Amino acid sequence: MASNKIYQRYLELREKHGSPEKFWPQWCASKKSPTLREIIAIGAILTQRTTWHNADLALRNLKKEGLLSVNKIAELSNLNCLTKLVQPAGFYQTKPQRLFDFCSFIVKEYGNLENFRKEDLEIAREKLLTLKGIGPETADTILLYALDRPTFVIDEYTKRLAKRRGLAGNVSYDYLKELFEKNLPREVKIYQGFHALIIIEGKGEEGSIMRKV
DNA sequence: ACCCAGGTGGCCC
DNA sequence: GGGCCACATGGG
Repeated sequence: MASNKIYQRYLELREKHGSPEKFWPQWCASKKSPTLREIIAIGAILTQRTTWHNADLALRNLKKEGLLSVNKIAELSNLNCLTKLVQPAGFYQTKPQRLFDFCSFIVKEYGNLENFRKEDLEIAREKLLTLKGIGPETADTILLYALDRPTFVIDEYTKRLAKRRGLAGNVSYDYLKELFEKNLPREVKIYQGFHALIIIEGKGEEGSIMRKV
């Protein structure tokens, strides 16, 4: 375990960049609402295929209307109001429905995120994947970052790292996820930190544009 | 004016 | 089970 390329890469990146902090936004997180879990879960959907900056504009719009809340979104009888709020994050015709589907799933099946967090990890992941608009990356992002569950997130940067290091070529999402998990200590903090470092490193490389948030 | 950003579902073969 | 494509915005 300690002498493998993946874990080694983690140690290298941590050496180079330090431990990443404030990877996710927490500008309005509170004990009650919105909780950090809510912000990250909702943010994970908003940030699909867009910059964090744009997702943040949408989060702020939701906050302003008191809709940065799993419960409040689940209660909506009409999603039109979400369209304008979500607009800066792009895909405003699909993201409101995705938010609603996710939020009503949580409320109906578990009541709240804290309860969902107690669900068996594999079952929780499978259930998230049945929702329209939540694919493997978003499901794992919600589980890892919003709910602090040990599941590794695979994104373009991670795939690139695997390819460049000759760890794996064109392999499936799940294969790569298991490869990383097999070669790392099963610790939430390490999964979170490593994935964050992979993105930080990836953004810094040539051909990539460094964006500040 | 073009290109990209912490994806996903639908379609095709 | 992969290979495309549409979806849409803000910023470089």
